[in-house]
Amino acid sequence: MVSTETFTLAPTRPLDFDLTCQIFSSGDAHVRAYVNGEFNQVLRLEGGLVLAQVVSKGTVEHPKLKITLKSNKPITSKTKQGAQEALTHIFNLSFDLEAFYKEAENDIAMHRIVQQLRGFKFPTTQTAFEGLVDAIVEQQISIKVARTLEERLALKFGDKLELEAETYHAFPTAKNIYDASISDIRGCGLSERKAEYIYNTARLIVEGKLDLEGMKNNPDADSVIAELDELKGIGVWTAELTLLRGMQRWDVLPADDFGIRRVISTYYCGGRSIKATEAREIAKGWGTWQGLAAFYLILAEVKGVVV
DNA sequence: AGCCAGGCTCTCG
DNA sequence: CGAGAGCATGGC
Repeated sequence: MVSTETFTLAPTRPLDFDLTCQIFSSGDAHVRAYVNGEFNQVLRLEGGLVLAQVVSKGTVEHPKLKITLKSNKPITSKTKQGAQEALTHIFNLSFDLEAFYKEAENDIAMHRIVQQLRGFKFPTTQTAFEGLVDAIVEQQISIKVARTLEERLALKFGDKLELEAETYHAFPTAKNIYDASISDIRGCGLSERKAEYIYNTARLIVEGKLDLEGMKNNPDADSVIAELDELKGIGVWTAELTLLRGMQRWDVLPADDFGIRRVISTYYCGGRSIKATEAREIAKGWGTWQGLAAFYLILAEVKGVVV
């Protein structure tokens, strides 16, 4: 028996939901996907697992999202509220882009780009742990390969939600990983090293020695980065990506990132190869939204935006 | 077919 | 210290 609950969210404007969901467009439908304007993902809430389906019913300037929750248990008002909070977090719905856009007015290239990508919000992972695991998986290999591996982790270790003859998978919790083994992770196609890093991080969390979620509340990004950098397998790049995507810290710029340096150069330095210090210098013009701005550049390149 | 992708650690000189 | 090897997979 499937119980269903439907409601509407009114995000802070502007929001281009379609642009925001681009990165999920080739995702596995049983993990997380954006197909025909509909976003699907299992949420882990206090009341258990719930499938959330999100469709845009508004416009960029008057955004409105229609949410459908499905579960094989009754959906309580508490579950509904939890889903609302989770989706607000994932899509940064209460974040106001206008302050960033105002800052961008001082930067000719960025100003042109934000005008053409108006309403784009880079999605956040539901948990900081997911953000960290993703970042470790993405070390060195291409995004495409990384996505495949991440989906395999979810399919193999994530808790299942059986609905209407389909099986959906939540992203694994630290406990899910801890209950598995390094060789199980290795079996998803990750290197022995990365499997170790992920397993050991999960173990620290389960043992209460690492409070990733708590780090979200630390206003000092640099100290969080330094703390994560201490962990084996996690360098500055991995830490920065974790903050940016897993902790809603859009001020963080992964200046060592090859792709980010390349795209900064494309729009600011005529394509010649630049160093991290140079990238940081250019990024100063983006205020406290340096990481978000970098994602705008990446999307701009994909979309072929010319400045 | 090989090279390389949103790195990191370990080893060696 | 700095440089270099090795790692996993899949797309080009």
